[in-house]
Amino acid sequence: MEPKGKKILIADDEPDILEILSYNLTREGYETITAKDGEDAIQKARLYKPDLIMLDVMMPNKNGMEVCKLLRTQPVYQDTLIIFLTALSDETSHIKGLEYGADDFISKPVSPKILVSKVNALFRRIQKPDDKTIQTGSIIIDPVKFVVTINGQDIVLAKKEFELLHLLATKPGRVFLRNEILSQIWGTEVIVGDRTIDVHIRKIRQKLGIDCITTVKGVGYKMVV
Amino acid sequence: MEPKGKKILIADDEPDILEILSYNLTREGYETITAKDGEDAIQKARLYKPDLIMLDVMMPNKNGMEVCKLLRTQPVYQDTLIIFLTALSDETSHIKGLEYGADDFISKPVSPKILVSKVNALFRRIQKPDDKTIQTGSIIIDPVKFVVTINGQDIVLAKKEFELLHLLATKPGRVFLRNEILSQIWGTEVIVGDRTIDVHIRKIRQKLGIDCITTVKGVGYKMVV
DNA sequence: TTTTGCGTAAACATATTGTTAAGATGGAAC
DNA sequence: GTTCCATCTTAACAATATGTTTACGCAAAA
Repeated sequence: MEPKGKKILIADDEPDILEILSYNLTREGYETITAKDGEDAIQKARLYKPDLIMLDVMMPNKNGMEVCKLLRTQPVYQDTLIIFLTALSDETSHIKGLEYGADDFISKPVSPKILVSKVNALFRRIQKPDDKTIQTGSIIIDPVKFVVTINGQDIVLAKKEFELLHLLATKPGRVFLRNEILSQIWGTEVIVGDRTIDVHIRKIRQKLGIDCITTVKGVGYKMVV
Repeated sequence: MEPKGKKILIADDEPDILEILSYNLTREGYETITAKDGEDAIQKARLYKPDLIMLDVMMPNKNGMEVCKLLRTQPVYQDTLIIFLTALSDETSHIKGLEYGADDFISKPVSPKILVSKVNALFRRIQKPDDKTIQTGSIIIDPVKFVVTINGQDIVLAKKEFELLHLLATKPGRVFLRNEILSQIWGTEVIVGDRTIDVHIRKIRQKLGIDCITTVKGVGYKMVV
């Protein structure tokens, strides 16, 4: 199977389980990293930035719940998928796990078929929300990479310019009032003149080359569809 | 079968066994070296630095256990895999072997299928921790060796510098906010000034020579793709 | 014609980062 | 213990990108 470019961290204190999970996921094209306990999992997570983390609930040196809780507090792991490995019919863990932000559960003993299908399903599900890119027409806006790609060419925008374009692109065709724009980009605290928006709009139009922003006189601006 | 680039040293006093093992492993793509007794094994190990050593427990001129014990005392062979060849149901050897740092056992008479699968499994297990390198463009980052290689030339980075570069390289193209960087590299406990990050970034850029880190003003830093 | 709202360019102000050097720290060698 | 060394951190200042305002022009609506 061709590589999927996804890293999976597996944490369990039983080497046999690690072996089985790792083998099956590797065969599916995933890259796997293993950890033998909670502390090890946290360290490896920090090191490898996996896309998915599988945590055994019962582990020495911080159990799965604790690890999950800890990771979720950090913004970097906000979008990381987390699966718990639980004993069959362990309802308490399920409820607690959901509170801590688990994405799914797999019961032991692990069926390779279920394992693989669940993992695939999760990655399929986040495919959209994970890349928060917005595409309208030939313009691709990627807030993660902080670049605007247009016809395959990357264009660098300044922070405010980017935020402004991104805001308009969230609802293409919808008109954003000047007030809306001000409160969204600048916040309610700072007060800037009206011309400020114009100037930024101009710079965006200039840098993009394409006229993708329409002026609605007396109202605001909108993205063309 | 294509070569795996792994060397296996087989030590046994029975030529027939050497023949069988060597044949099956070679057919799997491994490179094999044979030794006829304990002393010979030690000498060949020193000479060839094999990735795996298979030791017959009963051998003239130092038996398998003695050889294992001797090798394990030397740091060079700390990570070398060692498999013992034992008579069927030789419990004592198993227990002793584990004490001496054996990784697995194979009972005689040897089944080629079991042999191959065990060897493969062992290499698969150690493959993960060994394969931690990140490569982006011409830059190779190896957290194990703690070395950054760029165009075949090794560059030495200090700890913080290395961690920072490594963090950015985990998700090339993605922008890491200053907060993220701080919490990842420095943790939430310690508080360092903003300039600290800049200084480290500068040192990295200086040492690498290539401008592989882009600064996104008001946002953070990112690795170029 | 007058008014209103927006576009544009340049000037200005500010925030953010780059750079350098100098202490602070801690570990290794002696 | 002392000395040495590399690393880390901070502070001060320079450089630059960015954000904002100003001033003026234009066009369409009243």
